[in-house]
Amino acid sequence: MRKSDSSNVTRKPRNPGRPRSESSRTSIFSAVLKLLATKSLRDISIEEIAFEAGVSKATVYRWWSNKTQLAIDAFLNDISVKAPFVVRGTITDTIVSQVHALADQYRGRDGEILRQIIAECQASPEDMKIFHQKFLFLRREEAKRYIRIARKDGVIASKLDDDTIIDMIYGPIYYRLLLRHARIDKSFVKSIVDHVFKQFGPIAVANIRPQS
Amino acid sequence: MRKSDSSNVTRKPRNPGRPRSESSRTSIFSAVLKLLATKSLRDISIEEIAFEAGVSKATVYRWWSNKTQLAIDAFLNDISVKAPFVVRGTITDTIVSQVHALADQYRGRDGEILRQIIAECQASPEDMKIFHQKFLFLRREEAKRYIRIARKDGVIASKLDDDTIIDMIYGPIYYRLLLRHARIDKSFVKSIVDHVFKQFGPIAVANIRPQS
Amino acid sequence: MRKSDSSNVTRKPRNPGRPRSESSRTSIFSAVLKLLATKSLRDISIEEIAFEAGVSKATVYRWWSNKTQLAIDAFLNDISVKAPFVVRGTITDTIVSQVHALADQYRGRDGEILRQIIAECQASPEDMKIFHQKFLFLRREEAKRYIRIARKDGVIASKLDDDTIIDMIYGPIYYRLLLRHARIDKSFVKSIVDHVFKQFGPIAVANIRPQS
Amino acid sequence: MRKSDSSNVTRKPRNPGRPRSESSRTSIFSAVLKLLATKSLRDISIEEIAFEAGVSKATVYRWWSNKTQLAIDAFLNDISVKAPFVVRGTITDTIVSQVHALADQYRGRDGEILRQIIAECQASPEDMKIFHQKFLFLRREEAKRYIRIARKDGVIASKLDDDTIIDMIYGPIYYRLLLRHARIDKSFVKSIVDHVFKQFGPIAVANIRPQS
DNA sequence: CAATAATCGAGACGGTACGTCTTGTCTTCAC
DNA sequence: GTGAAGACAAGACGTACCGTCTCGATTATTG
Repeated sequence: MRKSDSSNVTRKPRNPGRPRSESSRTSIFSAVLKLLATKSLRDISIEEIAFEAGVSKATVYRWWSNKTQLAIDAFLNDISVKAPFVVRGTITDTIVSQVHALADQYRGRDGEILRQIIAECQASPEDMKIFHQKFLFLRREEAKRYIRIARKDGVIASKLDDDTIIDMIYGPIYYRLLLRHARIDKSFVKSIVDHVFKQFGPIAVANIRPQS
Repeated sequence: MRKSDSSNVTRKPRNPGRPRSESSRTSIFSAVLKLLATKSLRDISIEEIAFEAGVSKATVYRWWSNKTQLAIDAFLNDISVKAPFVVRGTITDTIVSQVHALADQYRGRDGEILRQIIAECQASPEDMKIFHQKFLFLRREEAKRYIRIARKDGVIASKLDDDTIIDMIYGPIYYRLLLRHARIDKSFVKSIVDHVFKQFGPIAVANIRPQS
Repeated sequence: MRKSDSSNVTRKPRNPGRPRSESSRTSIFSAVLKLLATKSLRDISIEEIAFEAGVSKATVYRWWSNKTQLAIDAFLNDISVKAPFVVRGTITDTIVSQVHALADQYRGRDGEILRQIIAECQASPEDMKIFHQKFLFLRREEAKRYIRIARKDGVIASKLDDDTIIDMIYGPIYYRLLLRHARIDKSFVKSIVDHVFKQFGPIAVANIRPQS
Repeated sequence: MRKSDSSNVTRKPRNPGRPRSESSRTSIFSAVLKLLATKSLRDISIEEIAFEAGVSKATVYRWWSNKTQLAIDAFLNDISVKAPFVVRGTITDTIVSQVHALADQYRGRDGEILRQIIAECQASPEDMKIFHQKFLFLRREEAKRYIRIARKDGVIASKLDDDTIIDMIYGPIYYRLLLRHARIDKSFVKSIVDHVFKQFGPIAVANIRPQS
């Protein structure tokens, strides 16, 4: 067998040298999440993460430029969308159930981590931008797709732009997540979504769950 | 009135020892605000504040247990309510104009500072509690008074509790303040308050129908 | 009556104003000595002394310019010469018994304090000078008087100057006091004084204790 | 010999990680000695040493637990025995010339440094112990070797133990070094050693008589 | 007896240094 | 080339004392 054969068609052009350790990557993520269970992101040091992960500090720095970006990746790697839009029943049902699922998620550990990440991003526009790109905008884009479906279905007759509608729904939830003045309980979430959907056009009010 | 009387009445119970320097207090506040104009609260060190204020580090630590609590006091000392509830026109007018004034304020320097303070509070429940007591709850209580007036006037017929109504109004604004995905512009604020007030109360409900 | 009369011979010219508190003075001395029983002079702060004495820091600073000078005064106020030259037996007896008494004293608490004071004086020529004037030179002068008597009595025939003879006797004791490589026990002191007095002239050797 | 063999034999067990910087070590020593030329060890701060050496404070603390131990090492690194025992002439000549060389050394900068180190050691038994081990005991052991030779040669017939003899010789010198009441001049040193050596041994004793 | 004056306590103040901690980089050897 | 180990420069942390100061209260002498 010749050399050219061994590097077959589908093989991507493998870099020379020792390949990146996958176990390092995952143990770093585990370490971050484990430490986040005990203290704030701000109070966690990279040294601590490296020690907890059994990895050298340089390895952490080679792959992430700071603690916030590492936390974002660890968070994304872990959650894999616990609050998806599930198409079942009316479009209103789909959206409402997603908002409730999101609230459930944010009441727990994931809300805590998200709170920490958003806090850290306040000190760095660059990190905030990365948070937008890797998390917030993707979620909002997905939400917008369903908002547009709702418009098409006549459930939303309002001329408000998608961003404003999304902020009306999720804004109060994030407000409570970050200000912590009250719990994000089910009745609160129900009040928010009821209020938003009742408002948007008479059809919406009339047809809120006509199919069921 | 005899001397003994007046001394009883007017004498304030002066503490022993050198009195606290008022000029230190104000120059520390000025220093914090000046530095907050150039960088995040997180990136400001107490050493820097002390130097900028021409004060020793110990003096800062004597009066504030950490940077966040100092920032809260500096902020409160400075703002003295730029977005008051002004009673003019209907109760709806009063509330709506306050929300707009608040949004105006948060678009500028005060929003930036508030963002920084809220971020820092995420790392410390104790600091968050102080923020609640010194700022958030006072503002919310004031808002509740006007919400109650609106209820009495029949403008709000909804059975939603005061906290939820407040979060519907201010939540989206704080959401944009903290997540920074979009500006808190006038049209956004108008959309929010219109939406909230159209919904509540019989008149609002009645007025929706004509569109259909 | 003239002024000179009114301020009579024994009356000292009393200053106006509140007189210095004698109780403060003594309680400061007590505090210093008490603290010196637990830690080194270097590790004692003036704040601690003031607190322990129930006195304000300013009172300490008003009367002593630094900790070392205060310690010197506290030490002198306390010891009142525990190792005097007692004239009994021959002049050699007098000197030898004083050296032994001094060694006894230095083995204990007083040696510890003296060690601390001498150490602190190494950092300040001014303090060292005060130590010389208030302690060392007075003691050495007294010793010299007895050395001179010994010379006159023919016990010391050597032409060595008084200072050198004193340093031969006390040097090894202070050496052990300060370097702490060995105890200043009785046999060591005996060896030193025997050695010194045997040396000085045949009379000395012959008459070391002829009277007894 | 094969490669694997040579690597076994000559390989020193190299520690992992970045090796200690030799240039930091020497520049720290230089900084200490330079600063000691201008002020007392007590008045030198570790911050100052680090700055002068162009090194971070943490690097100093990594290798020395305090200023005193650092000063001891800097001193030892620098002096490399300026007052050795040189075997020439009689054993008495050897010892006497060493004592004079030591006095010469102590009259200058080295005496000043030693004074500072001994002073600092008074506040810390641990530091004093290190001073004993790294400096004092080594020097005294060496001196004892020559004392023993002197005994064997009959120059010292006295039954006094080695430590006492050493303290008789060096004690007065250290006494003047530390109390600073008089200079350690050549005539003083000569008086001390003459006195000690005249005393010991039968010849010395015999030679005293003629004077009478 | 009032005025004057020094002392006292309490404790705030501007400073300085402490010894620790974390950051992000660098240097070495091992794989 | 990647990784572990760990030294390094930089610099902030929060604490502890320094020596000074600013108060009001106290305690003496002087007028």
